[in-house]
Amino acid sequence: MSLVPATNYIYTPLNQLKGGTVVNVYGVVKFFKPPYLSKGTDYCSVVTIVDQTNVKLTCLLFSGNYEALPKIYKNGDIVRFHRLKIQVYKNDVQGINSSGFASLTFEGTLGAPVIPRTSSKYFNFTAEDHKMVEALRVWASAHISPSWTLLKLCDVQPMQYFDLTCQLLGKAEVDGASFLLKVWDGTRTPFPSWRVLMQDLVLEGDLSHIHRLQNLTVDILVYDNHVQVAKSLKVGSFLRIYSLHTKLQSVNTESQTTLSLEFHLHGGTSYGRGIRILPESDSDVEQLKKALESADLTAKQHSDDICQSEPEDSFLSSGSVSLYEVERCQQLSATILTDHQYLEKTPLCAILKQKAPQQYRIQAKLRSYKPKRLFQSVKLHCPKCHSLEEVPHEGDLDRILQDGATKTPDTKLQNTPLYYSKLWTTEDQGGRQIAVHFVKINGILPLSNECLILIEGGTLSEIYKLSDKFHSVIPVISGHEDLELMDLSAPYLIQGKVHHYGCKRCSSLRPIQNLDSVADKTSWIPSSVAEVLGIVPLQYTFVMTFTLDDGTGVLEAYLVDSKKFFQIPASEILTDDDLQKTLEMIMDILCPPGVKIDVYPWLECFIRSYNVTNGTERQICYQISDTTVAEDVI
DNA sequence: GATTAGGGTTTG
Repeated sequence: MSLVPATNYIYTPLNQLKGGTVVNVYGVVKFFKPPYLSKGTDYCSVVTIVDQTNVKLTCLLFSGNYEALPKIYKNGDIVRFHRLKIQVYKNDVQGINSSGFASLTFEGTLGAPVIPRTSSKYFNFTAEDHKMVEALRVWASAHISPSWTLLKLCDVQPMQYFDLTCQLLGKAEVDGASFLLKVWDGTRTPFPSWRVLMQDLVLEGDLSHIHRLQNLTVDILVYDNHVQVAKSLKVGSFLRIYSLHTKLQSVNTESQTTLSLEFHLHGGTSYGRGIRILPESDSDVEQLKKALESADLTAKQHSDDICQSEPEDSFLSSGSVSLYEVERCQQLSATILTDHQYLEKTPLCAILKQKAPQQYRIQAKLRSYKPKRLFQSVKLHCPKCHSLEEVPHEGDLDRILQDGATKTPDTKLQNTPLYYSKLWTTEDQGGRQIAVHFVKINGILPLSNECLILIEGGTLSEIYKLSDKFHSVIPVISGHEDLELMDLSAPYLIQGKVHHYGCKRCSSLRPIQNLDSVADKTSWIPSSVAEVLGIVPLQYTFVMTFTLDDGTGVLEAYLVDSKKFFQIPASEILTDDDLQKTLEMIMDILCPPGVKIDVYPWLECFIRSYNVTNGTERQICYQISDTTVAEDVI
């Protein structure tokens, strides 16, 4: 119950803020730095909020009193700020606490009880506030994607930043710049935690309890500014550690590869790095306690026999681990398998040691890829002889067509039962002759949008104009007895902007008159046209090299894909700006520029290994297949 | 009473 006279607070929507005013606002927390000691005299907390107007506001909150800063525990919490000053910084508005600043914080979960967290003794809280919180919860549930940064230890991957809710079991000062925290959350990491060398270190905490819990505990090193905070923490307390970094350590011995996970809380406060004590009443802490109770029991059940064989010194070596335990890591993946889901995941370090041919399911990040320029990644692939050819550039194509067009159209070959012919003579180009043969359907000329034309002597730009109007265009020349296809350096069929090419090595050309045997003469399916003309069609294919990294090893794999992986037809991408933008967007998601690999998404891929002999050198190559970019990425 | 920081990962 409020003990102050009811004040009618007015809350300003975040899209209506003006510099130089003092306002009251509500918002959903999008980002925050838990309170930390600034370089001045105060604690500082930076909080970015958003409301139903979808406008964000970053607030700088200072106070000499830690407790006076908002009690934000995770993104998605809802805050109410009173007497927030709005000022302009770098052409944008920002909030800063002004005299009399006060805050309330609420859980953001739909349906959770609406209980304000605050250090204020007296505060106004009405039915209207209740409604504001619930409205923001509803809005956030529909408009803000849930954050994936809160992870259990069992779901942690190597090379990752995440927030950990845990209980502090032990602590020890390492040196001035780093401090060790031993924590647990009741689950087991996919790789055993590293063990920070403990000789000469004084550990505060129940050592026998820590030993008993074995691999349920992890070692975290915190650095620089976090050391002071860590020192002050009480063993047994419940913590949330923000933006904790994992790193996989791989040690190769003769018999096996031993992997362990390092946990670092780096110095600084970027990305909200920090530690916060959670109250026992917090719903996440209540859940954690339950997990600890049940985990404690299972750990004790088989700890006695293990404990006796364990060295009793304070240095606990990390145990060896089944490489297949990578499988236990589960996270949303930017690519998914279209087949072979039964396969277990294999770490790259294991694949790199094995002979080919094999097939694997892997989970890795795309460290880099080649080529960077899109047009360089599209090639023509022959499914029969597997040769790869470059797609002719426009300039080359123009020359190829001109070279082929030196023959004068032979009038004897015009106007046959298959086609109706028309001849043009240019006036200003030395009397160059162009013959267009309109292919009939059942002896009748079809509409232009269904009509296949054969063209002799046309330039590339003329062909472009005609292919815009007619269904299909085939460049031809006059042969001895019949019209003939040009050299297969030129496309055998042009439809719209797509040029269809045939394999020079595998095709054996047949007479043009065979076009009469194409069953469907209104859609002129390229494969049908190719078949009757004796052409083995080349497929437009993305050919890229992916450098994959899963923290255990780095592997180069080829991607040879015509449509399945990107779900973009390689045949159309060279002439379609929108498709090019889509592909660039996908690549920027798979391999984001300008950020560290830790925040790259994981890719799940199916890869095959195979042997390649090059002269005397034998090499194992890897190729990605049966994999596609996940729907939410596209 | 001003300052702090002004989100955008360490290199242990």
